[in-house]
Amino acid sequence: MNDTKSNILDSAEDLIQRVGINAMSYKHISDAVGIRKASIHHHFPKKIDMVDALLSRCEISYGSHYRTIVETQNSAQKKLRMLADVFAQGLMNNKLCLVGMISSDMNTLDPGSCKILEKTVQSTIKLFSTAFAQGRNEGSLDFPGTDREAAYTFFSFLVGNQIAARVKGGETAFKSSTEIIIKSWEV
Amino acid sequence: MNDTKSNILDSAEDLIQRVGINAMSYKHISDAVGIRKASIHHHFPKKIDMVDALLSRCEISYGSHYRTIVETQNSAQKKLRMLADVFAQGLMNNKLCLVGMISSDMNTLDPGSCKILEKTVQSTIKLFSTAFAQGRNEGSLDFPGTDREAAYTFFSFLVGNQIAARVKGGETAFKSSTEIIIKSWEV
DNA sequence: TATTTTCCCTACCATCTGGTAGGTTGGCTG
DNA sequence: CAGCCAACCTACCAGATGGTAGGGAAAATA
Repeated sequence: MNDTKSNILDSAEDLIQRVGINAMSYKHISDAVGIRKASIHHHFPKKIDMVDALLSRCEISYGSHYRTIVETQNSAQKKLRMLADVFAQGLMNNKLCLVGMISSDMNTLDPGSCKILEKTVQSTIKLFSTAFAQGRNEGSLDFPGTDREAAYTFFSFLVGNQIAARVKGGETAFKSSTEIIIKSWEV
Repeated sequence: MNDTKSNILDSAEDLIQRVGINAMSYKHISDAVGIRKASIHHHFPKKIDMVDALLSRCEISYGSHYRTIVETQNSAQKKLRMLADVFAQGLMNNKLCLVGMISSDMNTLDPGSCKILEKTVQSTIKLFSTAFAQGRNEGSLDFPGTDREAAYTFFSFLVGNQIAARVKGGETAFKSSTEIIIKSWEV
C-alpha cells in the first residue's frame, strides 16, 4: 500500500486508540502526517471510508498478531497471558484496543461500518477460542460454557479492564485483574 | 434540585450512555429538553461543569442503587447476578454504563473531571467488594486475589462485556458471559 | 412596593467539522 | 513526444460546536 495512505491510517489508528473515534478529526491526522486536510480526502473521500479501511486492516494486522501467539507451542494459560500482554502493552502506551475503542462508539457508526466491526470482533474471538479449546483438551484450563463463550468473555474482559485501568490503577491493576481471571480457569 | 437542571442532566446522561461524551452536544440536549441552547449555559456555564455534575450525581444515584443490592439478604452469587443485571438492563435499552462510557473517553476529559471519575470508579468498586467479602466469609465464593481486586475485575468485566455485547451477541452473549465469570468463582 | 436575582430568551461569535472545486506537478504509458 | 492520472495543493463552503452579550419576565426578597 501507498506510503502516505498507510501513514494516514497509522495516524488515525493512533488517535482513535488514545482519544476515541469522535475526538479524531481529519485536521488532527493532517497535522500528524504532515499533509493538507484536503489531501486526506483524496485517499479516503469520506470518513466512513477511513474507518472501514482501518477496521479491515486491523482485522488483518491484529489478527496475525494474535494468531502467532495462539499458534506457538506454549500452554493455554501462557497463551492467555501473552494475549493479555498485548493489551497491557497498549495500556502502558496510553493506547487502548482499537476494536474496543471503536466498539464503545458503535452507535455513532455507519451501519456498514458496524458490520465490519462485528466481523472483526467475531474473527478475534475465533482466534482467542483456539487457546481455550487447547486448554480444555490438554486439561490445563477449566471453565464453564463453550470455548467460544469463554473466549468472548476473556476478550470483553480485556477491553473493559483496559478502560478501567487507565482511569484507576494502571498497569498494576490491569495485571492483577488479568491474573484473577486466568487463575480462576487454571485447573 | 431545579427541574430544568435535572432534566438537562438526565438528557446528557442518556446521550452519553448511547453515543458517548464526544458525540453529545448542547444542541442535542436542548432539543431533548425543549430549551434553548444558551439556557443550558445558564445552568452549566462550561461543558466541564456539566460533566462534573453528571459524574458526581451518578456516584450518588448509581451508588445508592448498587448499595441497595449489596445490602439485601441474598447470597453473594445472587448479589453479583443482580449487579450484572443492572448492566444487562442498560444494554437492553441500548444504554451502556455511564462511568464506562466516560472512562472510554477519559483522554478527552479535563484533569479535574478525571479526578471525579476516578473517585466514582473507586467508590463503585468499594461497594462491589462488599459482595465479594461476603462470599469469601460465607464460603460461597472462591476467587484469587483480594476482595477489592475481584470487585475491580468484575466491574471492568461488566463494562467490557456491555461494549462487546452491543457489537455482537446482545443480551444473550452478555448473560452467558456473566454466568461464566460468576460460575468460575462459585465454590 | 421596590429591588434584586433567577431563569430563559434572541442574537450573535470564533472555531472546528467533514467535504468540494479546481489547479499544479510529476511520473507512467500510449 | 503527447496524454493521462495519481497525488497533492490552495481556497473555499455549509453546518455544527462551545460560548458570550444582553434583554425580558417572573419570582423571591428587602
